[in-house]
Order: sequence, then C-alpha cells, then structure tokens
Amino acid sequence: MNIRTLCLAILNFGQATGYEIKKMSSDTHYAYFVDASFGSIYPALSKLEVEGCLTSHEEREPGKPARKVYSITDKGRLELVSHMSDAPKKDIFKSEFLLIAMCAEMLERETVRKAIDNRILQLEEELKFIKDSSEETEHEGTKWIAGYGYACQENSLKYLIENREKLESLAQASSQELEPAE
Amino acid sequence: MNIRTLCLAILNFGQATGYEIKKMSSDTHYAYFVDASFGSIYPALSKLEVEGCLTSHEEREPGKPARKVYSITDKGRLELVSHMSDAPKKDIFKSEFLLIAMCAEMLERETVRKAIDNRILQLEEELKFIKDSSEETEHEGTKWIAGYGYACQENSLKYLIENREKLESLAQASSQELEPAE
DNA sequence: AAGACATATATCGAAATGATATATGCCCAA
DNA sequence: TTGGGCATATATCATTTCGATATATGTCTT
Repeated sequence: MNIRTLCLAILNFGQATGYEIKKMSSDTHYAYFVDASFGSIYPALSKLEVEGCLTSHEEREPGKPARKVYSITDKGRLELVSHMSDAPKKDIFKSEFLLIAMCAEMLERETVRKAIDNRILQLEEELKFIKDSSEETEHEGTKWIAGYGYACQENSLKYLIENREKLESLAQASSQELEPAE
Repeated sequence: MNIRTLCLAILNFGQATGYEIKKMSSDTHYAYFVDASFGSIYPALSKLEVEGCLTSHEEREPGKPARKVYSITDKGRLELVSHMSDAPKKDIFKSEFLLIAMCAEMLERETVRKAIDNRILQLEEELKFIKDSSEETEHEGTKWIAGYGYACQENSLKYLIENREKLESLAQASSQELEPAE
C-alpha cells in the first residue's frame, strides 16, 4: 500500500497535521498498514492537497510552531473507498528473528537464548499495546482488528514458549555449558 | 535487515547465482527475512565480492546464458555470524486486509466478504506452502521456523473463520440484501 | 540556567523497489 | 514447423521511500 492511502485513511478518522500522521503511522495501530517517514508523508500530503483530495488550514497560536492541519474532502473519501474496494495485496511478514532461528546451528547458545528472550518481551509488549488501544476506542472496526491481532500474537507467544528449548538445543553449546556427547 | 545479510545467509547454504537468490528470496522460506529485487541483489553481490565476502566463477555451457555463480568465503561467514549475533530488529507485519477490516463500515458488504474470502485463500495457500517446504528439508533450523510459521498461520486462519461474521456485519448492507431496521 | 524532550515542518543522500531491456533456450500447441 | 509463452540470466533506471539531519519553539525537570 502506498503512503497516499495511509494518509487518507488516517484523515478519514479526523483532521491531523503531517507530524501527527507520522506519529500515528509509527506508534498506533495504523502501523499495521504501512510505516511511513516524514520524507514520504509531507510530499504525499502536498500532492493530495493540490489534487483536491485534502484541504488544509493553518492554526497559529502565539509561541507555538504553526500547525498545518489537513482535512479529507469528498474527493479524497472517494479515492480511499475506491482503493480499498480493490483486492488487497498479500500481507507482508518479515522477521530477523526467524533468520537467527534458522541459522541457530551457526550461533552460540547464549546468542540464540537472548534472541528468544528479546522476542518474547516484544510479543508481550505488543499484546499489552493491543489490549490498551482496544480499550481506548469505541470504533468497532478498530476493535475487530485489535481482537484479531491479539489472538495471533498470543498464539505466537504461546508456541515460542513451548518450543524454545528445541530451538536452543540446535545452537552451539556455550563454553561454560556441558552438552551430552553425540 | 539489509540485502547483504540475506545474500550471505542464502549463500551459506550453498552457491547460487543472482537470479537464483532473487527467486529464493521471493518464492521460498527466505521470503520471511526480506523480499529483494534484482536491482538490489546484483549491486549487493558485486560489492560483497569486491570486499572479499564472496567469490565467483563463470559457468559456461554452450547455448545457455553464462551463469555467474557466487560462493561465500570465511570472511563472509564471519560477517554473517557477526550480524546475526546483534539483537534482531522487531518483526515487521503489514496488512492491507486489516485496513479494509478497520474501514469495513465504509465499504459494501460484498467488498468486505470478498476481501475475507481472498485472505482465507491466501492463508490456506501459505499453510500448504509451509507444509511442503518443511517436508522437503532435513535442516533442523528450517524445520523449526516452518513449525512456528505453520502454528501462527493456522491460528490466524481459525480466528478469521470464527469471527468473519462479526466483521461482515459492520459493512454496509449491499442493495440486494435485507437488513433488520435499527 | 541548562539540558532534555516534545511538537512541527522540511530537505536530502542513500537505499530499495518495480518495471523494463536484452538475450538464449526449451516446450507445446496450432 | 513455427511461433508464442515460459524459464533462465544479467543489467539498468526512474520513482519511491527511508533514515538522518536541520531548524525552530516551548515545556518540564534538575
């Protein structure tokens, strides 16, 4: 998905500045769609405004930096619905942890153990984040994707805890550890 | 993760051409790490060879295009292990389907239904692919990540089937459908 | 009073994508 | 038998995106 659609989707839930869109696309559930940078968001907003999909107004409060607040137009809403009515692309899943797991035999046991601990922590944080954001919203669609995400991550965590020993045993024994002979 | 590490990881399991690396990074379990294009793989291989992490030899068979086959060197293996010993970055998950789900209320019921059917098909294909590739390999690390991936996708599919009606009910009733009045 | 942090916009080099060009050989169907 | 489609193979390039940095202001803490 491109940044245009992300901006339109976020602005469809309320007006926002480029800065806020960037924060949301990195720190909130919007991060499940695309992760965008300032360098892609600001040009996308300018172009969308020129095309009439967005309008903007400046908010000036003395002392504070001027805020350029964008709002979606009917044309923008049309483009958003039109894009979402096309068949969605395949989900993207990329994991550096899985690379380490696949290559466990090349690594020291301690390295693998740390990578697993690290990932368990990440999954626990993710679960807490999803739980919190689900409780904060009344929006049904957002609640649904939160429920889906929670179930998936919960199962991922469960499997990892139940199968970590098998993975650790593939790694090279650390120097201070005893390992049964072949 | 960058393309360099992907190339080293793949070549650590055996020599290959740029073309084969691209195919593997798109079509096999290597796609869980990064998805790379020709435009990033060829320059990465050239640079790695200059740096002494790879060697190459040309294979010429009459009639066939010349193959530039790359092999990993000890230096390359060192860089690979070194990179994998750092703490892995967070997993990346991006889903256009979840955007559609979140925005279900804006869309027609038929659109949402198709998106769900489509995703169920994708998950089923993915499960079959993981099962097949797990059966084809004897490599324990590869088997472990296949088992992990299978468990995660299986649960994802199960949840989706069990909760699709709730999601569909958020969408706008299609014109030919009856919906109970508010 | 200073330093860290958050808000806010903007730009830019480097990296990566996605598409296209070029070339060869093989296989199958009209 | 020939021609189209497909697979192999390398290479390039415009466009997109990232990640870092610059600039500015205000607040909060120590």
